[in-house]
Amino acid sequence: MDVRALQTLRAVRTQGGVTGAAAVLHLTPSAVSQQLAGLTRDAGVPLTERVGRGLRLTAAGDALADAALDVAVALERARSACAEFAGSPTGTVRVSAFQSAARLLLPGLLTRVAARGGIAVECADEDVAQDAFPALADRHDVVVAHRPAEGPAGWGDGVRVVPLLREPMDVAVPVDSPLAARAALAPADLDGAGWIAVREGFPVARVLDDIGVRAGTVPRVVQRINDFHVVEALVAAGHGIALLPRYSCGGHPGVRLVPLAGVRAGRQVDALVRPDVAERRVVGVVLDELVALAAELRRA
Amino acid sequence: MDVRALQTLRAVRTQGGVTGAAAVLHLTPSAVSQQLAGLTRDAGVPLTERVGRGLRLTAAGDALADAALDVAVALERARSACAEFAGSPTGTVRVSAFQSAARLLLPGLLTRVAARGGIAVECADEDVAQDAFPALADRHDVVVAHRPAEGPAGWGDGVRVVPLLREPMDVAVPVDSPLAARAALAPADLDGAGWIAVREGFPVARVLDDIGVRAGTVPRVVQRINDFHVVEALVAAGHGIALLPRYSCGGHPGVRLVPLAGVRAGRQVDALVRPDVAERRVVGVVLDELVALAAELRRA
DNA sequence: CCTGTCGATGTAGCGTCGCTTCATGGACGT
DNA sequence: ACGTCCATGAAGCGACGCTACATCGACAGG
Repeated sequence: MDVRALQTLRAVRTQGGVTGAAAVLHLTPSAVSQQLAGLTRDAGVPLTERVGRGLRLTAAGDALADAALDVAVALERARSACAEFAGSPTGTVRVSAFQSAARLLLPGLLTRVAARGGIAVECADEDVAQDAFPALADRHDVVVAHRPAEGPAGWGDGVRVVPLLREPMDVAVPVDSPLAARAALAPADLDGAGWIAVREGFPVARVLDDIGVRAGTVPRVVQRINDFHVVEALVAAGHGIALLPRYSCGGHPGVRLVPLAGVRAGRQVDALVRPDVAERRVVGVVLDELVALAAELRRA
Repeated sequence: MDVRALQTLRAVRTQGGVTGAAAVLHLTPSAVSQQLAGLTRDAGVPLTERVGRGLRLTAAGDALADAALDVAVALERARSACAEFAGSPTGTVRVSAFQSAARLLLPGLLTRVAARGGIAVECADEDVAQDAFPALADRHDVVVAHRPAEGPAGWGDGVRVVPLLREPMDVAVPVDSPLAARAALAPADLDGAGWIAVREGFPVARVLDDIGVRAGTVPRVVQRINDFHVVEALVAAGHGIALLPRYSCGGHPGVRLVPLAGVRAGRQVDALVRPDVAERRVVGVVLDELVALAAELRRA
C-alpha cells in the first residue's frame, strides 16, 4: 500500500478529479491514474467509479482516503519528532488569504514572523467560492477563509479549523443618503433598496438572503461585485447599498457604514489547515502568530 | 521520509542491530545500513550511534522509531479500511508460543480457527529469554509469552499485551517423597532442598528467587533445565524438586504437584502483538479465539 | 602483540518501479 | 456530427534500492 498513492487518492477527492489532483501534486494525469490503478489493485476493491467524464470515490475509496489522512498525520508527526532535536523550527510556510483578510492580516503576520527569524512566509491571495476553500489547502499550508458567522462551520472534515475573527457586517450607504444619518438600520428600513451583492456561491452571499428572510422580502440585487473596493466606489456613486465587513474595509470617503439592528449579520474568518501540515512545527508557529494577531486586532 | 526506512529503524531497535533487523526484514545488512543513512539524511540529526562494534539509537532515533510505530498503525488501519468492503477476513497469521503454552493452546486454537474457515495459522514454538520475547513480534504476528505473575508486565511499550492465563506454580516432588503427602507446602518446608530451575534470564526463573527472599534463604539450585518434561523426569528420579506450572504440565506418574502456601507464585501467560499487526482483521480474529480458548481452559 | 571473527558501512552493478510523452476511447455541449 | 474535456492505456527512460563484494574498526583468544 503505497503512501504516495494514498495521498494522491486524498487529492483526487478534494480536487474532484484526476486532472485537478495531478495539478496540485505536480504530476501528469496519467501518473495519477496509474497510482490509482495500483492502489485499487492491492486494495482488492474498486476505489473510484466513473461518473460522466469524470470520476468519484466509492464508499471504500472514501474510507481509504480518510485513513490516508491519518497516515499523513502520522508521517508528519514522525518528521517533527526528530525536528524536536534539530533546533528551532525553520522552513517556509505558504499562506493564502482572500483579498480583504490579506489586506488586514498579512502585513502584520509577515512582520511578526520575521521578528522570530528563520521562517519564510510565501503569501498568496485567493478568493474562491465557499465550497472551494478546503481544496485550497492542497496548494497552501494555511488558508484564510470566510463564511457566514451564523450557522455551522461547514468546512468539510478534511481540514482543521482555527477561528480568527468574527466581523459584523454593516450596511454601506452613501454619505449623502438620508440613511447615513441613522445610528442603526433595521431590515424594514432597507425594504426596496437596491443591493450590491457578491457573486452567487461566494462567502457572505447568504448573509444578505438571511436578512431578506427576516424582513419578509427578497432583497433586490442590482449588481454582483466581489471586490469590496469596487463595491465602495459604486455605493459612493449612489448605485446601491451593500453589506460590508466593518473592519477590513478601509473607509471610502463617500461611504458610511451603519450598523444593522434587529438581526445578527456577520462573517467568520477562519484559518484552514490540513491536519497533516498542522503537525509541522513551523506551521504551528505561523498559526500561533496569526491567532495572536487576530486577537490583537479584535481588541483594537 | 521513507516509510520502509522508518519500519527498518523500528526493527533495528527491537532487534538490537543492523544484522538482526536485516534478518527479520529479509534484507542484507547493507540495505538496512543504506536505509538508515538515507533516513538520517532527511531527518537532519543522527539517529544511531556506534557502541562497540554494534550500534544504538540516539534519543532522536528513539523518538522517530516511536513515531514509526504510529505510522505503521495508520497504514494498517488504511489497509483494513477497505478490507471492510472486501468481505470476511482472510489470510494467514503467524503464531508463536513457548513450548508448554504451545502444547496447551495451539491444538485448540487451530480447530477453533479452522471452524471459521478462510484463515490459515502458521505455528511455531519459540522459547527465549524473557527480554527477547518482544523482539519475536517482528517475526510472528502473535507471540505467546510468559512472565512472573507478580510484578509489572515488563514487556516494553512496543507491543500490545493481551492477558491469557494466570497459572499458579506448584512444587513438583517425587511421589515417594514425604513431601508428596502434604496438602500444601510453605517456603520453610522446602529449606535446604535441591532445586531444578530454569536457565538464568528465562521467564519464571525469578519466581524461585522470590520464594527464597520470603523464606529468608537463597534456594540451592542443583540443575538448570528449561524443558518441563525433562524436569519432571529428573524430579521423579529424585534429583531435586522444582517449580512447575499447574495446568500445562501433563502429570508424569512419578511426580506430584503440591500447592505452595504462604506465598503467591505464578506465571502469567500473555499474547504479544505489535500494534500495527493488531490492526489486521485476521489477527484480531485469531486473537479473539485465543482469549476465548484461554477463558474456556480457565473454567476447566 | 598479533590474528581471527563479528558487525557495520562503503562501492559497483543490476533490476524494478514510477514518471513523462503520446495515443486512444468515451461523455458532454454546441 | 464535431470539437472538447477527461480519464486511461503503451512505450521509453531515468532514478532508486537492492545484492554482492570489499573495507574498516572492535573485541576475544593464542
